[in-house]
Amino acid sequence: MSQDRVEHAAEAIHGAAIRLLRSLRQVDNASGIPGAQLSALSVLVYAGPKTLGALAEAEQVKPPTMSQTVAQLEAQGLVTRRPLDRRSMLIAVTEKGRKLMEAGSRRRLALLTDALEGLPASKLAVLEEAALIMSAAATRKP
Amino acid sequence: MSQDRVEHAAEAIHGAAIRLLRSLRQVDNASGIPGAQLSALSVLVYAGPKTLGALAEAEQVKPPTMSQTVAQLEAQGLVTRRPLDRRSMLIAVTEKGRKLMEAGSRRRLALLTDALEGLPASKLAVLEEAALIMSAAATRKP
DNA sequence: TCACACTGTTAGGATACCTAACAATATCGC
DNA sequence: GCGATATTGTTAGGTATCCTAACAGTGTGA
Repeated sequence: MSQDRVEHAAEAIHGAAIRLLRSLRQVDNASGIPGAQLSALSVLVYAGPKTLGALAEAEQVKPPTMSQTVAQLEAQGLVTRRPLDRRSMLIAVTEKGRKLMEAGSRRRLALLTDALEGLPASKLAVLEEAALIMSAAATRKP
Repeated sequence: MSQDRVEHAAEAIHGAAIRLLRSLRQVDNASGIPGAQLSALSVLVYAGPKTLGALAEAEQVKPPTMSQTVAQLEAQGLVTRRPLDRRSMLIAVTEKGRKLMEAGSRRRLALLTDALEGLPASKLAVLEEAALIMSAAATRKP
């Protein structure tokens, strides 16, 4: 494969991801819960309770960062911590947390769903395939 | 188009973009220039000199944010400001800035280019198309 | 049992954003 | 011309997200 072609595709995806997330942040600012908190919450909703370390890893973030995020979530009553042994704990989403996550997620995704609304199934398939490739790149070890 | 299908594609792209940018930030931390500065620099390289306001708009950021970013870039000798009239100025990349941007961009994109290396042209086309759709969603007015 | 590994927190700092409030300059209506 | 208004950028102050370094407590295995 031509190196130029690969670089062009990489730049295109890179730029698009940056622009997209900047727009999404504006949605977050306008209303509701911050992005990092929402993201952690959604991991807990979809993957079930996790220890802090596991949650940090799932979010590609260091433990101190997640410690802070969880503290914020707990202060709002969106998650609970249950001791597992005397140093680790299971973090689980509360009912309130689940509802807030669903509302926030819908709002955040509205920007995308609106833009995708009129697209034919073939284009949606293109996006889903691209998402897979992007995720693979993201989880790749350097 | 089925609403479920649209939402699925939206979630897929959303999650992929988040994971991708978190990985890229780790690349930035490891070496080189911070992401926002690199991004602004690359706009100047590809689109030519711009006023601060235009640069802020291109980066989907408010003027005070860009004012700060440009100050950092200028302090490192990566851009110059040339007065246009007595309140506005043209910001242009220097030779040093251009070189640094190219090196940083290559490093940052290496994660993506490595992942894309073995893909056939048809998959690259898929990514490029997805990038267009994502960018359109990002620039859409809410 | 006791050194070492594991899990999470605290402290301190960087980056990247924002809004509000300003200062200075340009422009337009009269 | 000239004053009201619009435009352009900066300063000040604040928030969110992330990091590394250092630490405290808890489990575990030689």
